[in-house]
Amino acid sequence: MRLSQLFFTTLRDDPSDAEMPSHRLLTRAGYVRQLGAGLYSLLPLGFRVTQRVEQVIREEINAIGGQEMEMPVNHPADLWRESGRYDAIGNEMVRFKDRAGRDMVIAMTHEEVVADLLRDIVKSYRQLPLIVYHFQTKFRDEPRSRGGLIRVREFVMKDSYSCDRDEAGLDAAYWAHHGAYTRIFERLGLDAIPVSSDVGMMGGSLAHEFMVLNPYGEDRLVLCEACGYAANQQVAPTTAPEPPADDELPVEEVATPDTTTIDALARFLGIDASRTAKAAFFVTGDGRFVVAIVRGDYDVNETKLVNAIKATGGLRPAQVEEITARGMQPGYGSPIGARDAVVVVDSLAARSRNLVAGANKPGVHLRNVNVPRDYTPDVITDIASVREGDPCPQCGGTVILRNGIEVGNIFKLGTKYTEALGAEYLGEDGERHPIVMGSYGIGLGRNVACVVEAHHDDKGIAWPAEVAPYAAHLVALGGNRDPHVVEVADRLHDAAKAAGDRHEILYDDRDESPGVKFTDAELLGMPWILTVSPRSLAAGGVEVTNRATGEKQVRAVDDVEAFLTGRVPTPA
RNA sequence: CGGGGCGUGGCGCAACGGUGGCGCACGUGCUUUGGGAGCACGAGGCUGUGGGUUCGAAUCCCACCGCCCCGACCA
Repeated sequence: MRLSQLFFTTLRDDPSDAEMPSHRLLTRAGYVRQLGAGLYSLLPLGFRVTQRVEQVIREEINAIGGQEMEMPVNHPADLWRESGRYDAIGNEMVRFKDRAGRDMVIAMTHEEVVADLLRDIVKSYRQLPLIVYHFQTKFRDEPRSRGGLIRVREFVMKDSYSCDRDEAGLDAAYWAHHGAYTRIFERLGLDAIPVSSDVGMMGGSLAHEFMVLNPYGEDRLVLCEACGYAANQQVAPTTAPEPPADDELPVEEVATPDTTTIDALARFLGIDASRTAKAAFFVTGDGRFVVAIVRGDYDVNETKLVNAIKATGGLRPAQVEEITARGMQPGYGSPIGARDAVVVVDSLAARSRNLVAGANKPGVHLRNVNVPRDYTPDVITDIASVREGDPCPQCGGTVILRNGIEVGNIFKLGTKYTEALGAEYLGEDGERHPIVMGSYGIGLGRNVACVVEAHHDDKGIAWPAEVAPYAAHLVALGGNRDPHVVEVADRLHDAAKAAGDRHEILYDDRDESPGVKFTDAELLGMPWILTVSPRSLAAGGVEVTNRATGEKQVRAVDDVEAFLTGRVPTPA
């Protein structure tokens, strides 16, 4: 591809609204352009990278038996009513009516369509197992997109679906995907860590997210360097040391003016935060009022809380009036004297003796509050978030917390969708059984951005060869003084092109100064930069630079051509 | 949806009550050609939209729209 013809432009200055390196560089180098919040155009270079990523995924999913297909973006709403998600999902799903007035949705994912196809097509156990997948546009009207391509509203996702006779089949398909994902991310040059994760609104029994560590990541990960334990903080169990088994002392009021936070309270009383009980107030999507109690040195983990009380529709923070209406006082709250509230107490807080808790009166706390002597929990379970430095739940070592970006996920769905839609098969036993499903996603654009996050320097991008949009970047200098330069450059460009799409190179044939050409080559990030000039020819051929390492050497034109056409693996 | 910030040629910025400028990019010509070259000439803007204050608004006020960041949310 001749650079003089390519639909792109590079920018000298960083776009003012880009913070992440991937966003900055992909925009500056002419790979993407933003259309609106969470909406990006892929320019030809960006599209080629995405196709490379797509091809890696395709090869690995095919290798575990996946069959590629394509399902629609727009669905009849009735299908989503059958699964119950039409009402369960909030306004991140776009709904509209078609010209006939039929309710429609823009798909966020495709479990319903797959289940609908299964009930139509699969009749017998002989037709299972199956893995089907597609690359398809999703639209999710995120309340807030961010980080360039990291969190967008419209994106292409590889979503695959395993369809099995039973739990054992699902287990095999699940771990087959786990292996395929491991190979995919390795080929993309990403250090992705599988972490156990919440199943969220997908439902199901087991889920992993593949995470790459990144300071801009939206997820908090609990990691143990000693044993390799890795989990999303949303689900990582807390394992604090057992609190002392002190005798229960009598409750007493203590005046604590202006201590509406745990910090202020602990400082005022001169005690450690672990000697206090923290109350948080929520309302569930199904209208229940919840008081959550954790020890003062921990935070409430909303995911665990949602799961503990099966809060359909999630949680929102309670308003002040909702709290006081139930006999509690924000800032000085506890379940003592609470009415019409579901009381959920963290197991560690429940085991800790003689905590300081709110008295539900402004400026007053209670010493020596104990569960269940002083109030009755509805649920006692783990609802606290693991902190950095806590013991590892697996080996007892010390965990660290890091931010991560989710580059892929795998879910055991079970029969949630097939039962709802009646997707059954006739078994060997002559009985009808629901088909057992799994669902597995990888977002393309986010992976492209993560590759840049992992492979760049202060000059620009340095693509791994597997995903580079072009195999090399040919810089021709002094062509107007020396026709031999043009002759050699043209020959290399044509030979690479003739060797096939994977071998094609970018050829900077523009009438630009050497500085501009080198700077752009480093910004664009092809794995090899080939310089042809009177000087390089005098030195014996073509200067070959490894973009990632900066190593340079001059190679004979024939050697370079052998590399570009795939006859030898590397130019060096 | 709450909090904060910002909307001025393609990009980055200035002008902060008195007829909108700079750098880069862009076009033409000449010179230049191994690290974002030089000179000359030139093109490009209802200052996001609407209202208000004022003799006069890019500038002050109000509303709306858009974008970014933090939080809420996140299959």
